[in-house]
Amino acid sequence: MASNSRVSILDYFNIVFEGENGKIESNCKACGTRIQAKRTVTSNFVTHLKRKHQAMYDEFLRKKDVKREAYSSGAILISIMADKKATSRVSTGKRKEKSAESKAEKETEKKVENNTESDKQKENDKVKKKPEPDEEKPKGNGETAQGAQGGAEDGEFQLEPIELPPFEIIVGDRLNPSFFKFQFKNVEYSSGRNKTFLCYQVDIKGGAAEPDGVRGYLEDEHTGAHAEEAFFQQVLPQYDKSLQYTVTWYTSSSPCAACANKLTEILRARKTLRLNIHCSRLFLWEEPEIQAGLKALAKAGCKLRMMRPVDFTYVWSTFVENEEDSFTPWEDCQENYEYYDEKLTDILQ
DNA sequence: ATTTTCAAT
Ligand SMILES: [Zn+2]
Repeated sequence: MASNSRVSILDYFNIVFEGENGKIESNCKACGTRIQAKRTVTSNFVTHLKRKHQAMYDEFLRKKDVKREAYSSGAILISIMADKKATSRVSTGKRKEKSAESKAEKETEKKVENNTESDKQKENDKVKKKPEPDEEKPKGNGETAQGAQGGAEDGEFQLEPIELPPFEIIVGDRLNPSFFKFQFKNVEYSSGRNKTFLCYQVDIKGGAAEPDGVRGYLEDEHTGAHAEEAFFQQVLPQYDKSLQYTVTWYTSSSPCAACANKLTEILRARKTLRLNIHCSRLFLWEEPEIQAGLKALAKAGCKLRMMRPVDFTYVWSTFVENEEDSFTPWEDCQENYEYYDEKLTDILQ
């Protein structure tokens, strides 16, 4: 009942993951900042809004007041009860439709190999869309149903399961700008990313290869194969020892131990293949297995580097659907690079 | 203010 009287602060956040015990990982819809909290203790969300987005915070307070007013009125409560079936049906229908829609968009994005970038842009716009202040209609059923989500009086209002990403390797020409900005940000920990992006450039000499080489990106989504392995399964499965390969990657994360070992094996088997990996972040760099894996990988001839600010700019212009927008690396990009570079140097020496 | 690491049907 207490949760029923609370306006949904979560309207301002994209839930990335919700575990048992109500633990929530989310990104602020306005700035993308990762916020962690519990469903029952949402002060982190409120505090973030208050400190970073004053206008949204004010809107939130206004909505909350309207909500309390509504719920304190017995008459309205009764009307909500009377309409409950219809309301919940409509609202879950709406949500289903929404999730089906976004699923469909994901589908198209998966199938898009090199066309219709406008769809991606549409999705991008949708992500950025802010909640509409439509509390002008106190009888508004959508609003009521939203506020009641999580109430779970009889299961009618239970939150839908978090929509999970597809189980496929996503391949594309250029990646979504907001994905790039979030996924490639060289913060210390990659929480909330839950996947790895890999931008690749392949140049092959000695054969009838395309003069400009091949480039694109991979995005792994818990397919069993990580992006690094998927690259050699999907992009460059074949090998001709009479050719010389130069493969350059820009990855959001350094390889895990298993991938590092697989890459080491591949480099040992493909003597004429040069692999350069530039990573935004180091993954679990304190783990001995990771350190050993990276070391072996470097010893097998792989050039391993952390991405510098200039590399982020290069990826933006080369691998991101940038629509001619310029890109300015975030404030602490250089600082974070130095932080990571020091750790990588330690590992590889 | 601090937390935080390529998720699981
Ligand atoms: Zn891996």
